[in-house]
Amino acid sequence: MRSPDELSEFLRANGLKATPQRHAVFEALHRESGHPTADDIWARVREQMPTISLRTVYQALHDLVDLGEARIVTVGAGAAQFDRNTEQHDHFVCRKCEAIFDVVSSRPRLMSGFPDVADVELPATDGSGPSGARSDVVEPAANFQIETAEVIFRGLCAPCGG
Amino acid sequence: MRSPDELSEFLRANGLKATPQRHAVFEALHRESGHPTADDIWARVREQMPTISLRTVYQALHDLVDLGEARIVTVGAGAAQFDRNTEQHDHFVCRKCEAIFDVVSSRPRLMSGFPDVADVELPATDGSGPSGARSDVVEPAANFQIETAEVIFRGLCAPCGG
DNA sequence: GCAATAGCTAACAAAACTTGTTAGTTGCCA
DNA sequence: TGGCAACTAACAAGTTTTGTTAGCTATTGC
Ligand SMILES: [Mn+2]
Ligand SMILES: [Mn+2]
Ligand SMILES: [Zn+2]
Ligand SMILES: [Zn+2]
Repeated sequence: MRSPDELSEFLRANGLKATPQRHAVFEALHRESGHPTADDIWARVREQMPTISLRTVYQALHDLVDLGEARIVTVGAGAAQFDRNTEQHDHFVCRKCEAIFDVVSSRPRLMSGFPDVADVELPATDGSGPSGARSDVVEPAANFQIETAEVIFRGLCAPCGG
Repeated sequence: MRSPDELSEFLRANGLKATPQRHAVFEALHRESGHPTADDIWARVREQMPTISLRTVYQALHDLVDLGEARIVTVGAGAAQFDRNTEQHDHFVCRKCEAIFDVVSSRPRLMSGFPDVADVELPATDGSGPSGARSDVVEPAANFQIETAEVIFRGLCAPCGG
């Protein structure tokens, strides 16, 4: 987590102005627990800055994503959820309350060497290009370059009686 | 993959009528390669059944999902993508062409015993309920019931120069 | 076969989320 | 202090998905 001063510097270093709005969105993202939506952030920021527009919140959030200071997590339909945690980590999604929890330590336990996987089996592409990717013909494909990997666990969270 | 006759029986056994539309959607889902959207299926079905409505396609697809004959994969924003493969498997998403590939065999290789994970570390919930789930306090939480798990690999696919 | 009714189509409406746009104002910073 | 990035307001609009209604079709249990 970057400090406000560091953020100003960082923004300027990337050709962006260090505006109070960007600071407010950044801080809201870090104060907010879990994986807030743009709307959540908007509500939080408006407590201190009532005039900020939702448009600006979206813009600032995407700026942060572009700068690598936030991520977007996608675990289903609905509004995009932002994640201040840019470290490699996994998620648990409750099927009842739909809350998202960070899952730590599953990576080293379950998948040693992950994601430096060299020989994962991937489907052949039958020469018809990306859109023709088939899932019935399978053979080792070393020329698939895996850059990231994330595990999504689903089930019942503790508060919901898991 | 269920045969047409089996599908008719299966639909009736679940209190649904075996209509030509449901058959057409089912067959289009199996003819279509990869992970088509409702719109993709609609286009495919209309080749043989020009009058079918998109509304009916959505309904039929959701019927199939409810019956366990299809899944919805979520790997990002945009339209939902349907998956005829209801076996447990993972996905590779190309960051360039955004194609989705099935990944097989990664499970047994990378994660033995998966997903029967008993002791994954999950965040504590600090007593504030689901919405107050925090991601900074972490402790073992055996009372999170993991039911499914999926790995999403991202990177460059072979056709895109991976 | 027949009748009951689930399901289909058409035709919109609308919700939900996100982005585009424009014009006028503010304020960051070189 | 001036230039211009950025903000706000106010909409419009695109996308995806679901809701709704009315009338017609066709499946299925009998
Ligand atoms: Mn997270
Ligand atoms: Mn799949
Ligand atoms: Zn829950
Ligand atoms: Zn690709």
